[in-house]
Amino acid sequence: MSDLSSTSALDQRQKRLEEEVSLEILRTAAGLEHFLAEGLKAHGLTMTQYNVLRILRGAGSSGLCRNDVGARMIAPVPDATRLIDRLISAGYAQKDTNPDDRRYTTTRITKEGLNLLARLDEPILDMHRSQIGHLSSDELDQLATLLKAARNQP
Amino acid sequence: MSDLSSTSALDQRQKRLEEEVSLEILRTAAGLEHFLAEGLKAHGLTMTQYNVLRILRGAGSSGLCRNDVGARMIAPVPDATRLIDRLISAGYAQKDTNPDDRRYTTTRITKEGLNLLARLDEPILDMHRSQIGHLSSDELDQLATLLKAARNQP
DNA sequence: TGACAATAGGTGTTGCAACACCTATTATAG
DNA sequence: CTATAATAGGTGTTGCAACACCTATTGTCA
Repeated sequence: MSDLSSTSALDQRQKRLEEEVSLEILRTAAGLEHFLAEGLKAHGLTMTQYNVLRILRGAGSSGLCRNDVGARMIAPVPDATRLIDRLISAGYAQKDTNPDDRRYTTTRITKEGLNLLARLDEPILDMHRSQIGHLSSDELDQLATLLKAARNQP
Repeated sequence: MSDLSSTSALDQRQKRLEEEVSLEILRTAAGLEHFLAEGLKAHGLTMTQYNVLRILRGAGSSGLCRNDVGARMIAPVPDATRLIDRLISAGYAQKDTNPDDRRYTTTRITKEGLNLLARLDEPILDMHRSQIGHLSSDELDQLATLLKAARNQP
């Protein structure tokens, strides 16, 4: 029986390393998320809501249809409808049915939403800094590169 | 006004790098989590439940009290009670009140739970491999080191 | 044109997680 | 020994997310 079909000791070691790195990624992200969520809570926003607002701000005045919002999220969100509805209730977004194709509903960020994001920009940067600001520029660069490579599966 | 009180261009650039890395971490973790959750769902487990079972297996026959389980999780879980109760309902764990101090409830993994984990061990390793197995050993080592450094705040 | 596929959005239900609060048991101080 | 603090666990409620399914609108092809 060759090592192609069995699981060699070397391969086992490699697998454990892969698992360890996966767990490191999950742990680090969990810490970040917890910390950021805590900071956003003071402004009545969840991480998901904040990300949607960032996406809407990025989309500008032309807005986005709901599924496009879901597709651009960090984690694809199946239920963009009610997620956005909550932002609308809070006054941070608005929706309009597209008159050319009435299936589409364009969602835009409101002035209030923009104001809120503007107030949050610096605090958010400070939060990131407080979490990973002790890493050097080189380390940050390496980390970004490696993580991009990790997500870029062949 | 000195650069100590204002925000210099260089510092702004550094802050954006920090934010980018944070987002990379969150994105990568979200992808991993989504993929792992998908695989675990076939066995009726959530990521959180799987992690609890791993922790209980690691604790061995002496078991752990509920708050200790919560403390060892990737993300601290405030509601360990009902989380563990679900595992007990599924037959993967059991709880016993400690006779010496009746405030404590020791939770242990059952034979069924161990069997389930044993069945999952290889598939889980394969899942990790399919996600980040294209990275070299060196890259994995660097990633693990950098992530540990990231979480190790001064 | 008229049936039907395709696409975007909405809704009903369920389960889990977070928060706050409550109960039970033990330790401690007077 | 009793009152009180401290600790572990449990519970009630709320909100969000996931899944499946449904509706409305448009495109396509006989």
